[in-house]
Amino acid sequence: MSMKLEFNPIDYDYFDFEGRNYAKIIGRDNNGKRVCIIDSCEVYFWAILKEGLNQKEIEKLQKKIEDIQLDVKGRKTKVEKTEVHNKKFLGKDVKAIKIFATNYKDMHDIAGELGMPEIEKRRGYDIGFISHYIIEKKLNPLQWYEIDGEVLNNSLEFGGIDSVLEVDSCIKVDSIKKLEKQNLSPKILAFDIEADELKIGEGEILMISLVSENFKKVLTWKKHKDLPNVEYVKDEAELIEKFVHYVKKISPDFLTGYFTDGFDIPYLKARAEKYKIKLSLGLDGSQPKFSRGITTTARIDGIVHIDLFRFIETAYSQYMSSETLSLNEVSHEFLGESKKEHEHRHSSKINGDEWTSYFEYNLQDSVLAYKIFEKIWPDLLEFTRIMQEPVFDVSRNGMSTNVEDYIIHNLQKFNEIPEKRPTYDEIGERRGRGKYEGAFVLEPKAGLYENLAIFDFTSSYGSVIVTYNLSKSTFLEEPEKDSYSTEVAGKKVYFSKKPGFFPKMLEEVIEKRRQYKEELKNKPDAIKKARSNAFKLLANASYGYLGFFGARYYCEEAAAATASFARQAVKEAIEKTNKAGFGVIYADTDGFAFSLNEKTKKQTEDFLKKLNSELPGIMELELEEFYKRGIWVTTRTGEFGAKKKYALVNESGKLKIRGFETVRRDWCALARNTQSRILKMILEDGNETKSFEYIKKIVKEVKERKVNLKEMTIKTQLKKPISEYKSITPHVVAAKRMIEREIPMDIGVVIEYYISETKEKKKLVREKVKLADEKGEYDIEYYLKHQILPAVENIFQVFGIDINAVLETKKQKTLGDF
DNA sequence: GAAGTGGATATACC
DNA sequence: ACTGGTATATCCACTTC
Repeated sequence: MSMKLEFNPIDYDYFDFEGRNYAKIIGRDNNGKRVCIIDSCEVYFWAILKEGLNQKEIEKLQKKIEDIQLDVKGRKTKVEKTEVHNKKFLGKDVKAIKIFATNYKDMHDIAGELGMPEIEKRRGYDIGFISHYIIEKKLNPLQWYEIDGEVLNNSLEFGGIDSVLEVDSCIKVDSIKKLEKQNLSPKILAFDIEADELKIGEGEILMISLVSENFKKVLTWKKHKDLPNVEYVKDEAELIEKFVHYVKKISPDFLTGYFTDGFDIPYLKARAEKYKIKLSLGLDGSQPKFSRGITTTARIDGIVHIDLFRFIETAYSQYMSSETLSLNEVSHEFLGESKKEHEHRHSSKINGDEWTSYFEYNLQDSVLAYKIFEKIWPDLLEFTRIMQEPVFDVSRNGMSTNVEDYIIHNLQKFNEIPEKRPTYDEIGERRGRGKYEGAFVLEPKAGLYENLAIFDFTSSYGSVIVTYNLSKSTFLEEPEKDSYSTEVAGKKVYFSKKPGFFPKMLEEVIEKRRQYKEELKNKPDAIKKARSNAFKLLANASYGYLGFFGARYYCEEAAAATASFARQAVKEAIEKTNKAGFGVIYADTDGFAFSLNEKTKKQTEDFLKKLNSELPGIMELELEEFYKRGIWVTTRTGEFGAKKKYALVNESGKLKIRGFETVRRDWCALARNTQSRILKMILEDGNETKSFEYIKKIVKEVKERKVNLKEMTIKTQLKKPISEYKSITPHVVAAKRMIEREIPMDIGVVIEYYISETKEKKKLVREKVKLADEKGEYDIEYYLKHQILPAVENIFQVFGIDINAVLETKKQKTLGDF
């Protein structure tokens, strides 16, 4: 029976049947029914031919290739057919033989047989089947299509695949047509587990919460009184079974949670194995599959599992103010909501109504996950549509992979054959190379300044790459006379003026970003914001991609040239700004701050227009903002103006603080808050009078032990296994103590400790470390001399005040003097 | 054993 | 291993006198 339907592909998978590859794609139709479509496509790779072969030689070669037959791991395979095409490879015209295989897994082996001297390069055999399918059939994820096809009804075609699949219909595709429709409201189910031990599978799972549209539930075997939303089961095994039951019943498109790749799903799997229960969450009844090296990734057939943490890490973290990406902090920043208060204790020590609040805590985590998913959905949707890879992968990929996906899916427009991934040896060679020169940072003169403005290059490095046509394919080994050139490490490098595909793609990215940003300004909505943001991130990551050792289109010369051209651009702009009578104070990478020097805002804006009219290509400066005041300080030694450290206040009184201890999480709250209060007072008043009194008060409070121990906590992240530390710093000592006390701890954890008063005089800071929850008193001398005063002394130095002398702290070396 | 210096480490900026 | 380089600051580890 043939049928036609509107279809939105959500989850992509593939299978082999009779030696061929088939895509198995799960999605929704326009009535919200779950549909599986099965489709195939031709799989092929390219043999790029040496120049100057004649027709006869090519035909002979084609024959030779077509005769290739292989027996790979018991699977007999052959080349299906070949075609000769005029293609481009790295921008150059090439003749290439398109080699069609039966199964994409054989392409590597067939490529291995192509040692013929007429073949220059083999390419395109290292692209996964799903990517290949999406490129060939243009069935992009999360877009609407009209599908024409045959309904499979318990048919034996494909080995009866449809009969085990829990979908409303299963269709073998005949044709695909793109539709303009955009909206998609998927069904989401958020979940969260609570267990006694944090090590995977080592403790019992006590409860699982589930949240979906109009659905809230806590499943638990810890019997307590009747409560709304709480359902009791007899034991842990039944808990797991009930969980599977509800996932199947709700049957969401997306199963989501926080840290679920690394914690919840592996934990469930481990506990299910203990009871010999199948965790059959997949639509085909299969269990979650774990893959990928360092960070485990849990895949469920037909249901897209999204670990919110993974996506937030790549898509948002650099713009977030949260110091950790914990569910609590992220919820706070995204939703203005928090986790429920709960003190973690072993279940054997939990009594009575404490269980009620534990259930509520568990439920709240799922509620938060559900809401965060809703919040990030526009971004996830746009990222997926732009990168054109399945949302499961896009939600987990880093920005380098996103850039590469974008390239790979846009190569066809340029008739380009894809470059291969670097080999292990190539990666080693690339990593072995030293660093190239990067950004220019202008040393500021410490001081308090009034009436400032900041100019920034929009998508700075991206616009440099586009303007000067920088990329692997445009890099010239031999200089040409009319080319772009700059100096890198004392050597000239040249780039062709013939537009390359990488700069061209990037130009489109930047143009789209500009366009969506404009539309967003006129009529804001979440999707436009997401689009604008996705393109911004893509543009920003493109430069890093050029210098990333794992990139297919790695080109160190292009990355170094980008930085070089950007340095020139910012230096030239600074020079012109100074010449025009402004006073440039500071610059970093792609922007600079300057004093208006009695000039008006209008004059400043006019000057910006003039600057812009003189810039090459798509380079563009924009006015970031006007500021009422700004402060720059010296480095600790007092010799130089400190770079990457300043504080500004705009005309509505909003502070912008960069680099100062205030924004560093490895300083105690007291030092951070004191510094930020002082910066605020100075920037608001234009003098130090008030702050001077304030610091005296704080010092007094510290000396009189009036400060809460909480304010003294220092937080430092553990970045590697304890045994690998060559230098035993305070936070390593604290981590060791946590192990002694059996407090769960691992790489990535932010260690919290304070420096305590000790009876004997200890020389090293680490000898005075106590964990944040350990009883003790803070070391007054340490906090004054190593936290509070270092955080403020350079600020007072701007006004010629030696705060140490004023407070007489430096000469006082022992407690007795206080 | 104090003082000075370089290395290891963490975090921030763009 | 999962974008790049530039920069500050702390504390330890080691050397020197």
